[in-house]
Amino acid sequence: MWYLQGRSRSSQKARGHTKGRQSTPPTSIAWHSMTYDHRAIESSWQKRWEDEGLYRASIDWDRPKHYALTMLPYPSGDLHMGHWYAMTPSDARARYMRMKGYNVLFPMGFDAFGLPAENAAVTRGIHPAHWTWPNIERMRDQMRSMGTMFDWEREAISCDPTYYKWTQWLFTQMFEHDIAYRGQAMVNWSPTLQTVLANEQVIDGLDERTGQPVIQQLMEQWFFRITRYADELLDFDAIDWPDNIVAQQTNWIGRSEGAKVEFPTDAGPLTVFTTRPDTLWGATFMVLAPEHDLVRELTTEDQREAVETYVEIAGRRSELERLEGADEKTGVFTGGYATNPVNGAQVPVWVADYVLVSYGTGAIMAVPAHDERDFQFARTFGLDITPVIQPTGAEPLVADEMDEAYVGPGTMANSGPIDGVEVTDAKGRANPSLAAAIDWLVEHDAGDEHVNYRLRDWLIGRQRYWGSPTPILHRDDGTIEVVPLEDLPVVLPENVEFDGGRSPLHDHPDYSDATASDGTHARRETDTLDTFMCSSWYWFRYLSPQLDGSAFDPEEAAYWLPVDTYTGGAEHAVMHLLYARFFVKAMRDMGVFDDTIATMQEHGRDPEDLFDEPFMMLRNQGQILGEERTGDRLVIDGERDGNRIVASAVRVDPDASDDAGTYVGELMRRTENVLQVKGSDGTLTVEVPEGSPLDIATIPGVNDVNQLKHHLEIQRMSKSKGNVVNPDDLVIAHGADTVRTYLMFAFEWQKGGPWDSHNIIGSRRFIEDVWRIGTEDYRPEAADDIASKNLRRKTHQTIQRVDADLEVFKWNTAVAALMTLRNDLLEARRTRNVSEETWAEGVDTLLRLLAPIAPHITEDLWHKRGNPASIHLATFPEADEAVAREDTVTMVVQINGKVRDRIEVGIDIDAAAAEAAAMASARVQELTADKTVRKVIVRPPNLVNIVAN
RNA sequence: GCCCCGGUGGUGGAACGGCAGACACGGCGGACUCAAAAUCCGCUGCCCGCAAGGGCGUGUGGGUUCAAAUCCCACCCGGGGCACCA
Repeated sequence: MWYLQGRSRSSQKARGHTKGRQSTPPTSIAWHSMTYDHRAIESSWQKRWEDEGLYRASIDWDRPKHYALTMLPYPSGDLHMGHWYAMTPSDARARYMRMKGYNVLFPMGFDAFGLPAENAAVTRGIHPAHWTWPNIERMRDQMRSMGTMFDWEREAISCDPTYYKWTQWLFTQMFEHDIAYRGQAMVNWSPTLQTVLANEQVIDGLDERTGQPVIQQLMEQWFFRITRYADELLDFDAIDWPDNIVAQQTNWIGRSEGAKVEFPTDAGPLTVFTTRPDTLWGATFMVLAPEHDLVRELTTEDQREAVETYVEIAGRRSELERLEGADEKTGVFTGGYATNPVNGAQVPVWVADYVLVSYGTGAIMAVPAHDERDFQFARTFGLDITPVIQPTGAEPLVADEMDEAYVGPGTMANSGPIDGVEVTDAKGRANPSLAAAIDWLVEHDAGDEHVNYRLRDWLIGRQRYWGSPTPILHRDDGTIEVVPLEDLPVVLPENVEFDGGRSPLHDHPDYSDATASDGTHARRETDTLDTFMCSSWYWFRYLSPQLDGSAFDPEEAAYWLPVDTYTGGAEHAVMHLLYARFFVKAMRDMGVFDDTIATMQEHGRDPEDLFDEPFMMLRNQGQILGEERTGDRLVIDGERDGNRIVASAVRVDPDASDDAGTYVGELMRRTENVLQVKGSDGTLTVEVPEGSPLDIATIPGVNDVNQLKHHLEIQRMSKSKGNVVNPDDLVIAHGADTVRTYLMFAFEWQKGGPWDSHNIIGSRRFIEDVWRIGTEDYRPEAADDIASKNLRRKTHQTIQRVDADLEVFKWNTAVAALMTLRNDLLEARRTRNVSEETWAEGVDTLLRLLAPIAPHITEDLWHKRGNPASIHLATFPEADEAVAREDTVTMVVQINGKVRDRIEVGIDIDAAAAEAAAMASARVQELTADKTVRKVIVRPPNLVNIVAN
């Protein structure tokens, strides 16, 4: 048996054993003189919760369910701030839902296949499995210190054969339902390494490791027909997702209506897709992508050399690089011509890399008069420009006088049968000129109405080792068959060597030699599956990760599905989230949920619409960035000319005085050898000529400009930048409760921001104050009813605020509200002017409201205050509207929109009384004495605005 | 280049189109202390003013509105994504 499997099984067994063991609760400490010892409290409660199985989630058809999910992490080695930031608020939300009465499932697992493990193999000689599994162990341990309610019995790990058996099975289903197919795609091919490189491994067209050139090359690969679902993927009605994610996916899919038109050439018909068939009469040339099939055949002898050179150079640039440089138009004439089907004109055919082979048909008709890119191209190469839309009520367009393409509305001109038709800004048939053009094309058999999508089919083949094997056999006769379920999983062989070149699966006869179902010899597919495929169904595996007979248990699925809330980074806006949606739709159509639907119906739950989308609600968190850093203090010697210095010498000296050199200041920015230095005289540009002396005292040897540290505003945390903050150190110093509270308090969750290690002290003080409040043996001294009533009101207002904030993931304002209640309770503790019951209600409320955010200290204090059961089984407090209600409110009186007075009024004041009160104000009388009141806007009870002049 | 998001005090941030700056950090002043730390109390957007009060102020410029951080238009700057990082 394969060791990876053994390892994962044994670790699960070990975890199972801890169940049922008796533990001593952390009590029996004297009430007074207790200091807050986060280490003892947190570790003992984590252990007790696990021993008692507090967070085990099991089916209970009598209770409403809530499936909370946070994005599957990659086991990179150490848990970092970003993991805490993603997971602990999600945990708080899951805990909140639990206290609201839901039966909550909140699982965790690992997306364990991927490139970093192979990089470790190549650069450090560690087998990907030997790198990945210990990482998982370490991260799982670190995650436990967060105090989350993950149900570890549900853990799923994508590189475990018990998991990828079902990834493979899903692939076979896709194959059998004609969703998986073989096609051609461009790849980054390294001729040196004889392998395909990931985009991130290619920098400026060179392999980042070897520095050798990388070329773009077509290769036969596996795809999923996600485009078949394009229209359904554009429908977001059933799900509650952020608008920006919906917009990004919609744009990514890029549905556009138009026509396909054929331009005959000597080498055969050239098909283009255009959203503007109405401008066909203005098409003066055509452009093919360098990789287009017809380039070779259309190229004439005298242009052949130029075209081949251009195609070769273009092949070295990635798609992204081509788009980035799209401002400067490059291209070459093939020498060939095509016939414009609407008017029989002969138009030249060019090759240019602003046309992408992957979009549309890889060829365009160019209408320079009405498309900006075509216009620039035409002007660069002196090609004809023919306006066919004349703007209404403006000077008619004249080709030679145009500075830019005209893309607005108007009237068709110079366009034969559709002359005079109106052009609007509408897209598709809603635009009269488009409708007329399409009708004409269809009638004359010159083209078809067509909907094009920017979305391309999902390329799932990877020429790598560390991924799930593709369960496919290539028979010697050239046909293909899938590996049947009883032979799954196709296990990834362990005994492989890495040389940084092509996947070791290629040269592994034990793996690649196989026998087909008819007994003949076959070659096993050596491409592995995209890791996005592993993460496109993992929430189903969480339902029953140990189950061997199917991908998931229909009983579990019928109760828990679909996922109710999904949280994760917005960087996954398009790819992961679109793939996940596609997967569910495909699984639905392949009948994967049939048993689940039947089970649901048995329990009286309506399955309608529950299997169209994976995640009903989605919320994104931002990113935690590295701390701000000051740049090096530089002493520059050299010739100053205005705001520019050519340096003769540069040295780094943190203590240099302002007059230590020609100019002294902080390095703000650096581009190559040009520095921006901010000093007493503003920011100056300093050029450091090659070879001029540069000295950094802290770095021995010969220094160069690349070693200078510039000012950092914000920057991604990464090991290479040296700005990583280790959560473990913070947990040891302050405790998980403080770290959790700080992460939720310090940032707007959706936005994230730069980490600041100093501000954590505020959250630490808050937690310690909670401890002081929770352990206080309160005795009133001067209890008075008004003080008690005020504290009760604040207590109930806090419930309202925290409840509303947690509902919508607004952690920072929830914590702020709790800090305010803390301040009120400390005030009461100092003055001892509230009744014992009021105090107790305030404290118990504070603890329960804080429990989802800081689960350990609240649990400990809850028990200390005499509650036998866990606070995490308690219900969330409910506010009493009548108690929370304010009696009076400060009404603002404005004159011409500026605040001039404030009046305390009853909360129920009506408009007439509010206006009267405002007009009666001495300030208002004084300031309006010499003016005429024109208008009074009254918004009781908050505001009166008097317009006067 | 294209798509999406953001820009508010010294800092993180708060604010149904209706009191800009809640809450917190930092800073300043004070108390306690032999002293320091911790803790506690007060002040803290900027400018003018002894004060009362006034002016200015949410990246920049314009617009809508009785009223704009919030809505609209243009621009500047920063971040995320762009299909083999996950």
